[in-house]
Amino acid sequence: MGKFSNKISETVIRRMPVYHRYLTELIESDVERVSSKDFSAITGFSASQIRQDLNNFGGFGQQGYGYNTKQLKEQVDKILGIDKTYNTIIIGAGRLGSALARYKGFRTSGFMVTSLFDIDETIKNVSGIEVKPMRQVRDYIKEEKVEVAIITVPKEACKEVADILIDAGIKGIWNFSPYDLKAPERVAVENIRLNDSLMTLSYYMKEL
Amino acid sequence: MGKFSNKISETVIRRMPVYHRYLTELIESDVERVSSKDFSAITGFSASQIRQDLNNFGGFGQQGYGYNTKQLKEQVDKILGIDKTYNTIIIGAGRLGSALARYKGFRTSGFMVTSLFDIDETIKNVSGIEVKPMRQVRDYIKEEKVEVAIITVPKEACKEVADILIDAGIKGIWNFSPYDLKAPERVAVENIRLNDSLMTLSYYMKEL
DNA sequence: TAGATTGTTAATCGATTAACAATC
DNA sequence: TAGATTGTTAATCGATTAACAATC
Repeated sequence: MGKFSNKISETVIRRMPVYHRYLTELIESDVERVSSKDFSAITGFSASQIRQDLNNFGGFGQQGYGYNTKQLKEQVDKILGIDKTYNTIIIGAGRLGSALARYKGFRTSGFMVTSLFDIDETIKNVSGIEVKPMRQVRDYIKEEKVEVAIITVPKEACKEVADILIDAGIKGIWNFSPYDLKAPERVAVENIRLNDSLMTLSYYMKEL
Repeated sequence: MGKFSNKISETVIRRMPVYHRYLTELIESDVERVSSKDFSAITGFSASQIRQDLNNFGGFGQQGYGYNTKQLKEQVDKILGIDKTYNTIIIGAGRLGSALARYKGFRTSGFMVTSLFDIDETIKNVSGIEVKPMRQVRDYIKEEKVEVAIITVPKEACKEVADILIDAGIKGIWNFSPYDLKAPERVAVENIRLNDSLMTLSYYMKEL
């Protein structure tokens, strides 16, 4: 973590991917430098906040100049750890699982989906991707050094599946089951709660 | 909004679906009442926070007793507006779009997917669901009184599609394109940023 | 009634914004 | 150099926690 290794708050971390996204756009538009003021207009975060966020990780800017977009993006990539590649598997070969298996966008974040697993051994492949039986997942994780698992099983199965994965040594879980998976110490978990998001949408529609 | 109509902060609103979820579980397990202390242990939010959150909307509890789970869930449903039904369409008949079209879980939040649209008119249906041509979306929204649109088109098309939908009178957008859709005054927008979530996962994996 | 637990106010904590000296 | 803009500290704002009187 370099010289600034005090714990960074989650609110700061969740803004980093946004910085990443807009920096990518700026670079694609051949913009070489950006001031916190300009970046504020783009991202919607205050200039002060942007400077403070970035300074949690180091002094990436230059007085009188601003930030070099390419250099800053490299730093953000490094902070987020997406300069690395993660072997990734998907558990649950249902519709969502197979849709995610086919999605190429995750590769830009370094997540390489190498295999799909399902409890139903009669499913041999979905839209061209081989599906392996769940009973092989443990050995596969160990042999192929799989670090990340995407869970798209029904909520009843989520906990059980997660326990198997964690026991097999998985490091990160991206959970789409509508079940609040608690992260044990040595595993990172991101719960995607689509239903919660819909309910929030519903609330704000009422408020219009 | 009844007697408490001061603006509620988003952090409070985003906890409401969690209350909803755990209340549903309690009711399914035939638990009739729950104190803020017990509910704290279940949800992970502090008892104080739970009481304060709920009191933004009214006094739903009873001193010395706690909260009646069924009654409280009814109130939460009403607050979130999921006691109503929303006519919903999906724009983009790709893998994610069709996976979402088939998912039944959204119906419990009141979102009824009635149709799927795509710019590619050669796609007549995906996994049994009819796909309508995009040029018909405007009339369809008006005639069928569609209130919600789920966007699963490539990010380049997102803004253009959203403009058409908003112009046709849509009230809420659930956006899966990796594009930050800004909500105009009269439309509610939820941006689902899957890539951002993956990057956050990547960060926390590094931190283990 | 006595015990339990809410509703609500006050105290604390953390995050955001404002300000400005340092410096490119 | 003069102007611009960062890095960083101080001030403000908002959210969480603690405390307790009200009351079932």
